[in-house]
Parts: sequence; C-alpha cells; structure tokens
Amino acid sequence: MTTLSEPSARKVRRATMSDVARLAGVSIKTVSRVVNDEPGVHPDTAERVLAAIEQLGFRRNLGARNLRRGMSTGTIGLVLEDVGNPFYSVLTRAVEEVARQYGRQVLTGSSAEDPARERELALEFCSRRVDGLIVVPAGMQHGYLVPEMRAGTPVVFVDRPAGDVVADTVLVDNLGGTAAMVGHLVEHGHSRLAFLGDAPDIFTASERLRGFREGCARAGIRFDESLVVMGPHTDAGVKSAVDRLLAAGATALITGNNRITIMVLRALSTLDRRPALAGFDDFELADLLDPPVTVLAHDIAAMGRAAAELLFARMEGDTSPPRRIVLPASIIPRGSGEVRP
Amino acid sequence: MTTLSEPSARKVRRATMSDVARLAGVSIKTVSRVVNDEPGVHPDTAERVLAAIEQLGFRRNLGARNLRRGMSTGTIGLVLEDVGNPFYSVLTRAVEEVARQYGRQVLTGSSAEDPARERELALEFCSRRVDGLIVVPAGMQHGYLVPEMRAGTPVVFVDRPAGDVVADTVLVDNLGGTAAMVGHLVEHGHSRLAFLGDAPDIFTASERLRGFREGCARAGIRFDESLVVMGPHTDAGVKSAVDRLLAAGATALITGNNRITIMVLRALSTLDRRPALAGFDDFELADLLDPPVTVLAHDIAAMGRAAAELLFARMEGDTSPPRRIVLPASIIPRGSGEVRP
DNA sequence: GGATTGACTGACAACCTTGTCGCTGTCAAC
DNA sequence: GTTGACAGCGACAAGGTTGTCAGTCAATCC
Repeated sequence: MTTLSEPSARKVRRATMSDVARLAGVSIKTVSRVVNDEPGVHPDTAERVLAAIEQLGFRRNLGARNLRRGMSTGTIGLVLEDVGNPFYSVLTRAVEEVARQYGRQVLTGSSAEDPARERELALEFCSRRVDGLIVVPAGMQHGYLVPEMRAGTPVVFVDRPAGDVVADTVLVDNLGGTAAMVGHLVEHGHSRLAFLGDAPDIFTASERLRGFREGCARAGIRFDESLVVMGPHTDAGVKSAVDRLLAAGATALITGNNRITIMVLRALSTLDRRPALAGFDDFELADLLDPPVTVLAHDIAAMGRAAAELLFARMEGDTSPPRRIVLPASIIPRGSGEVRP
Repeated sequence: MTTLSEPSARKVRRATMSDVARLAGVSIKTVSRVVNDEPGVHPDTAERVLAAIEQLGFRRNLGARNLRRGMSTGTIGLVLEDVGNPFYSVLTRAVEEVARQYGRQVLTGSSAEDPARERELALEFCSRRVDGLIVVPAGMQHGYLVPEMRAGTPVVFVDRPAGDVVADTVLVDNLGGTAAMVGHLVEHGHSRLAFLGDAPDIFTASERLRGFREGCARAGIRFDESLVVMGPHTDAGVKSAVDRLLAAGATALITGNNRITIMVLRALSTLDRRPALAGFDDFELADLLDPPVTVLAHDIAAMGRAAAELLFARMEGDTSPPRRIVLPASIIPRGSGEVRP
C-alpha cells in the first residue's frame, strides 16, 4: 500500500528527456532513442537510461512529440448529443473500439442538442488537431467546418446529415423504416394511426414523420394531421398528447424514438385502454414488458463502426467522393404492434 | 451547400501563425496577440490579421500553445469499464458536465474490465499530460500510477477503490445497501434468500456479497453458502443459476447489479414461479415491468459529479489528505421485492 | 526645442521532443 | 599497417506557440 508523502506535491515540474540525459550521463537524443526503441544504443547505456527514467518518473510528453513530428496527434474527436443516452453511448463504444484498433484515442463531448455547443466542441477538437472528427449534428449549419475539412481534417456525420456541407454521412433508413411500421400496423387492421415524434427541427424526427406520411399513402389510408404530435419532451407533455390522440380515435401509435416510446409506455400504464404501439429504436427490456413492445430496430454499434471505419479510411488517404451510408431498420414484432383495433 | 473541390486535399500543411504573419505583413507575435485578445494592437492591424486568418483558415495549435505555456493541457482523462453500459455513460456525462464548467475537455476510454488495458489507457492519458485522471479500476494494482501522482497528476478512483494506492475515492455504500435489502426481504417474510452477483474479483461484487452476509446476520437468518452464485455472465448461465437457486428453496433473490437483474428477469419470464426480487442498481423501465422491480438505487450522476469536483479541487491545489466519499443507496420498493414467500 | 510619455510592434528565447548529420572508436579484412 | 564498415553517440535545428524585453514613432509637456 503506497502512501504519497505529500498528498499532492503540486506543480512539481515533470522530468524531461534532458533531465534523464543529465542523470544518465548521456545526450538527450540517446534518451529519445531508448524511449522510442530505436536501434543503435548499447545495452549498458540503455540500462543506465532506463534506470534514470525510472528514478525520475519520466514519461515522454506526447504533445511535444506530436509537435516535433508534425503528423498525427493520435486522437479523433466525437461530438454527440448526450453520452448519457444509451443510444449514443453504444455509438461511442463502437467508435472507441475501432479507434483502438487503429491506435487512436477518443475525445468526446456532448452538445446537448445545442448547435453553438456542437460548434464549440468541434472547433476545440480541431484546435487540438484531432486526426478526424465524427459529429452527430445538433444544428443545420456546418459551414464552420469547411476550413477544417479543407485543411485536411476528415469529418463524418452520423445519425443526421450536415446542414450545408457535402461530406461522409452514416444514417438509418428513417423514412423507409417508419413507412414499413405504418404498413405493419395497417396489416393488423388499423386505419387510425397516430404519430408521436420529436421536435420537427431534428432531422431524424422530420424524416420519420415523412416516412409516416409516405407509409399512409402507400397503405392507402388517410393521413390525418390531427393525429400527429411533435416535440413533447416531458412525461406530462407526452401523457396529454396520448390522451388527445386516443380521444381523436387513434387505435395505433407510432413513436418517433426510444425516449418517446418509453414516455408513452409510462402514459399508457395509467390507462386501461391499450392501443397498438410500435416504436422507432429498440431498447433494453422492450421484450420483457407487458405486452412486449414492437420496435423498429437498427444496429447502433454498426452505425458507429461504419462511421469510424469511414473516418479512418479518409485519414489514410481515401479521396473518393463523399459517401452516404444508409443502414436498414427492421421491424421486430413482439406483441404491442400486433394488437388489433 | 458547400462542396469541397477535392474531397480531401490530404496532408495540406495547416497554416501557422507565421504564415498568417507573413500574409498580414506583421510579426508572429502580433498574430498571437490578436488570436489571444491581448491588448495593444491597433484596430487596423488586428483587422488585417483577422483577414489573413480567415483567408488561410488558420486555427491555433493548442498542442504547441500548451507546450509553450507549460501548464494545463485543458484535458482530463476518464478510464472506465464500458461507456456502452448505461451506468458508466451516465457517469461519463456527469463528469463531462463538470469538466465543461471548468473549461476542460474529456478523454475517455473503456478498459473492458481488463487491468492491462486500464493501465495502458491511464498511462497514455498521462503521456498526453491530462490535468487529472478519473479511473474506474479494472484491476487491483495501481502502483503504476504513483509516479504520475507524485509528478502532480491528481487521480480519483470511482465506483471501486484502488488496489494498493491511497487516493481519493468515490464509492457507493455497497455493503450497507445490500444488507438493507436483505432486511427488507426478511421483513416481508423471507428466510431463504439467494444472492446472485458478479465475479467475486470485482470489488463491488465481493463487497455486496459481504453486505448480503452481514444482512443475514443482522436479520438473524442463516447464511447459506449454497444460495450464492457469483459470476455468471450470460443469459444461459444466469438462467441455470436461477433454476438451481429456486430448486434449493430460495423464495427471494437479490441480484448484484443492473446487468444481472435484467438477465434474471429474462430467466424468470420463462417460469411460472415468481420469487421475490430486489436488485442492486436502478434501471430504466424497472417501474413499468410486471411486477415493477424493487431496487437499491443510488445516484450515479452524483457519483460522477463528486469524483469530478474532487478532481478539480485537487487540480486547483487542494492538498488535504485523500478523501473517501461513500454515497448512500436506498431501497425503492416497487413490488417485486414485497412479494411474500 | 528637447524630453517624456504611451501606444504599438518585433526579435528572440524557450517549451520538449525528434530528425539529420557528422563525429568517434572498434574491429575485421586486406 | 592501412583501410573501410559500422555501431554508438551527440550537437543542432526545427516544430508552433508565447513571454520578455527592447525598440519605433507620434503626440504631449516643460
């Protein structure tokens, strides 16, 4: 059990290579050679150097190293909406894993859906000279990234496209998936479908609404504006929306993301009526609820991996035209979406 | 809509201050003054500099800046077990939020419960000269951090204590909480309690087991070794453990963490028998299951905040003796833990 | 008029590391 | 005995930025 004599002997200058060199009685360059496993150092010399390193608690300063070498900093930046949300945390983990394979570290930051904060984070990361940037856009303006991209920092957008920049993007099939959910519910006898989505200024939300509309058209049922609610953020807001939609005659609900699905479930648990329910995004325990919740699932980790792989390909010099990858989403029927009207 | 002429004009050297200086016809120092909002630059000069910055897409290199200034790199490192786990992602978010208040960036990495990887990540972060380190220990040996701590990098351990180093630590009351859960179940008429926990080499797991034991003693019921299973990691493993425990006469189960609780729920859903169940860690939707799941809840975000605040206090020079903060955990009775035998 | 002020600016060193290049000493081969 | 190959090592510059300090210049003051 080691106890530090002084709990924190603050601001002790860290040992540098020249400190080590002095102590070992060699030149600074020889220390560098030892530290970097370069050949051409006599074993005895190396040993003395290692002893000095040990004694001084030396650790090479990667900042200085990267500055000198002028190349990669060995980091990538990841700007997302909220690491605390399971959706993004799974994404983060996937990105981290790929980064690890390529020997890179990950800087993360949550924008909290605030475009200014997204920008601040992304540019801060660029100042730190990350080798690449993965961004879940919060806003619609990304012109601020153009100088960075021109300067050679590849950028990949995930989950939502950039507002006004053509760049690599990885998305889920929001439109097609939601349309398919509509079809699924219609096949089970519903014709009064309601859609409860996130704020319409969020790309995925508006896209899913478009999918809902399109699904209605394809299935030949009427799209009823009054059966659409967008943007409630609180349990109370969702509850009153659900009440309103049911009162308007909806027999089936489609929810626009995992957060909303869960809030709807909470609202429904207080009612005795049970409309059919199908939600965008799978979520843990959906299969254990009563009834189990039918969802439109997609592989979030795959999305993270795809984005990261794309980024690393760019970092390694891939200069093909910007790609747009759209990952499929598929219905997992579990019960709640197969209830008849 | 901006399209980059060349999708990635790779390896274009980024503009530096001297490039800007040359273009603006001033000295490099004047550029620095403008970039850092230092006083004493003529407005006209500043304007020329800003124009040059704009034109060249210059962004100051924080690495070089930090090297020169020799102080803070404005980053902290966070080593955890798996960002993908909601438990740690909430922790991460809380840390991130505090870091933001103090104007710092966060480097994260998942150790995947591998001590070597934990060490690798932590030391890598130290090489990057993070201003502080928050670690969820994967292993029990942390001597490798002593040189770093001596060199002035404060380290705070979260969720689990360090193996062989005295340092700031933030924990949950694993023992007391689990003992309380035992009491709760006994109060509801149970005397044959089973404990299903994580691998015993994980601190929290063994501590909770100790709490289970202690709870039995306090409640005056026999501690039965055969009603304890530690370490199953898969649905199948948990299922067979549950079968075994029920066959051995257990009327109530205590689960050692959120992952295990959920696996047990999945196992129970295939059975018609419903033992009482109480789990360590709260989790989303616990209240919506049937029956709602009684848990021992603790404030994960508060844990992250406490760790981060402690770290920043150290970074700002707090040299008081290492602290150990133990956060309370409290039972949320929802139904599953109030079933009688 | 000359001295003093103050605003503005630039030259230079330093931060820590690494790449380049040239220097020394050793040793086998001719 | 001379040559040459080569291992081993160090001096020095560079990388982008900032702190220090000294300098210029016009305006102000006695």
